[in-house]
Amino acid sequence: MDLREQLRAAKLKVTSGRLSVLRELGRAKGPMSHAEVAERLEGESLDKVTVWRILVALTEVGLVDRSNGGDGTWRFELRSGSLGHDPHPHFTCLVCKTVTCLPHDSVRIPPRIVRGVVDVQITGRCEKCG
Amino acid sequence: MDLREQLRAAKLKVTSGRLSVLRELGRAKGPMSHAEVAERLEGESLDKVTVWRILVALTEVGLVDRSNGGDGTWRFELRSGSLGHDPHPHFTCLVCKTVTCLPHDSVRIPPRIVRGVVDVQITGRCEKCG
DNA sequence: GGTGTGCATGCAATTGGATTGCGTTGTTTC
DNA sequence: GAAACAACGCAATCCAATTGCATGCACACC
Ligand SMILES: [Mn+2]
Ligand SMILES: [Mn+2]
Ligand SMILES: [Zn+2]
Ligand SMILES: [Zn+2]
Repeated sequence: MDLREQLRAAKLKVTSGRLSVLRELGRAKGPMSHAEVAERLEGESLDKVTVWRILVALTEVGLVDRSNGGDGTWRFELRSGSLGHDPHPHFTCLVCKTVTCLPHDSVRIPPRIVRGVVDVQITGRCEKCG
Repeated sequence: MDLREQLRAAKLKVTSGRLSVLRELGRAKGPMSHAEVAERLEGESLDKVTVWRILVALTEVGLVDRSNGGDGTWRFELRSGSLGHDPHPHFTCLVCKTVTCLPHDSVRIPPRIVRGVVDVQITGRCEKCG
């Protein structure tokens, strides 16, 4: 299923802006902040606010995952589909600000304690900044 | 060790503002946002910005833990000492915004993957909001 | 118990990410 | 093609977090 079909399946209109954002997220190896996405799309005469609204809209229909790193900014990444990943934990280094995707089963949470987990976010220092 | 001694041991001057903030955090059952702390201290003619700087100062010397809930605001709670707790994971319900402290060992992270963990933050839906 | 030094505070102003309002543009449906 | 309505551009706003600076207070030293 290509990007246009995914948008149509989500009942979102197919626009050049949405396709650009989806393509950009597809290239990323980890979650991107709104600022990062907007910066890479500077050449496309796409307003920053529009990029934000696109990211929110894609999140609401489930095409994108939004997570909150320890630094207080939202980060977005493609979900499911050919290019995307399924939800998984993230690790943010407080020193170098690097965000790392962790394997889905790298964090174990006893189901008795928490139900309906949406996001797992770990902060600390990476090996380089140890 | 009472609050004054803890401040002195941390090489911070003992002020009425810092004592108030520490006392307020001691009463809390979970991490409090800056806004919550400031609101409860309204009667004490203590400036909001000062409350913020106190929270940051206490965090820097290790008397307080600062964590970032899934909603993008910082939350603070007493660390160690008689009234405080040791660092532990937190669960934030995205619907009712409730923050729950989890037992220290409720989340297991294989040490090979991540070093120097500072904070573990889980977001989702609590049992009530299931 | 006074006094000086430097940290702490109050207040005003600023930052920066997130959010909204509204008129215009563009996509989809018929 | 035209009508209906979602998406967009642009300006403005919100609010937690942050900073600057003049004043006030804690505490070490006398
Ligand atoms: Mn990821
Ligand atoms: Mn806690
Ligand atoms: Zn690092
Ligand atoms: Zn809830």
